[in-house]
Amino acid sequence: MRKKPKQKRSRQMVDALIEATAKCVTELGLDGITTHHIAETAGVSVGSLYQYFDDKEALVEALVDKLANEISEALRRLPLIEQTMMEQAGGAEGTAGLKGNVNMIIQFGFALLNSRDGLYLELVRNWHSLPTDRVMDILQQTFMDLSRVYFLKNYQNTPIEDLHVRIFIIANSVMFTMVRYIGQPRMLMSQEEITKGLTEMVVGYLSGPGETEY
Amino acid sequence: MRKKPKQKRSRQMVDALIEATAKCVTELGLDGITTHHIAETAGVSVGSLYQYFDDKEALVEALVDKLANEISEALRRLPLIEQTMMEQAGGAEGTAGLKGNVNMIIQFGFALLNSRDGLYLELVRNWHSLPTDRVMDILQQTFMDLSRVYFLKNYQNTPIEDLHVRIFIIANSVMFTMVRYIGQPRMLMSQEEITKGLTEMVVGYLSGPGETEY
DNA sequence: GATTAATGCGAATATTTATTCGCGTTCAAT
DNA sequence: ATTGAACGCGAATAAATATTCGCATTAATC
Repeated sequence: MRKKPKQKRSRQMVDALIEATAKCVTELGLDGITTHHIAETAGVSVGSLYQYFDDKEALVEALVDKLANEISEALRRLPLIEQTMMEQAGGAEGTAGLKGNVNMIIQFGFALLNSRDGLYLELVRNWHSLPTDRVMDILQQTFMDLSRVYFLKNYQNTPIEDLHVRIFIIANSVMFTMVRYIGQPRMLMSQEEITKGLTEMVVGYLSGPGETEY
Repeated sequence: MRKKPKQKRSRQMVDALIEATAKCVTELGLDGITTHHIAETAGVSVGSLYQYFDDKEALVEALVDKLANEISEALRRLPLIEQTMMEQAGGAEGTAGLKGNVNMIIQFGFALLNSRDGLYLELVRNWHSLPTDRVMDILQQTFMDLSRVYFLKNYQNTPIEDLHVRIFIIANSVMFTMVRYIGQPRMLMSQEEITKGLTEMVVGYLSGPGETEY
């Protein structure tokens, strides 16, 4: 950021600019935004924009950062349970609680991607030209922690060695399958089917053998 | 295409332009290509370019089309086996052949994404601004046919009802996990680990119960 | 209320880039 | 060889857009 806003009105303007960026991204696509559009939408002039942001990219970065924080918080608010259903329902396999958690996270993901007029959708689509690392780190770290706690509390047959690999695969599989599904116009499958399928795949993969021999 | 090339030299030029497009995409990224760059790389003038292509987009479309055909052919050449190992090795589960096939396809995918200086990688990254449907259809159709034949020959416990959903999920999961892995600079995981993990996940999902009750 | 720093403005600038068009060249058919 | 069609050229055009800078306005400080 070129200069720091010291007065209230400038701080408001910075906020307005970031929100305007969000609006422009949903309306014009990430490639379609222009500094003039953003400034106009925010109700300020282009010149003012450059007083607090080095360039267009910096604006988008600020937006991504803001959204990353929001997602991080929302994830923490998810009522995930840290134990299997075994103890309370006596299921044969200790995966009932796991399945519930996975399902909940996937539905959370769908809700997110469908919210804000497709803002998240557009940003994930363009992940390769954005500072995605931070966001993916947040997601993967969240899932890592959750999985670790989960598998510790319910000591599985074997503690999974390659958990980070599994989390990487799962996080990307789920996220991009959802994005591809939503972005696909022809509705040959329902969102419920996809959710169910993803859940089954993920739970199966996470419950699988810790070390597969080839 | 604005005009059809009727003489040999113009047909050669069209080819050269498409190849030049490929080269520019790898060198400058899909967003970085310009008509001038492409023309220069192809050794022709910008004017000539517009005699056979309506615009820049048409050039990229032609490239994608060409690559789609190449992939389609290469896929057909893959030595996939259409039966389990049961009959010959007497395995407990009839998934040994399946695992081999899945593994082969995933390695094929990695080879593809690593080939041509990342051309495919760049194109998949930008799938949202490309005519991706045709390519994805080819992939999914191939997998559909393969799976159907496979599961028919080795009549599983239940014929899988929601096969198209599973194929959709698997195709996108595998493809984008690979792309994300390759595009990620920090090498915390080996390509073998990813391949192994993806294979395990896919085989597990495909071998799972046909209808999961909730 | 005077002074200074912070803020805000937007026309002007500079650059990039897609696309066109008139003219010269090459090819193919007779 | 002649003629017409196909081809190829690239300077010129037009439009979009990121970024700057000198000046006007507002807030904070004394």
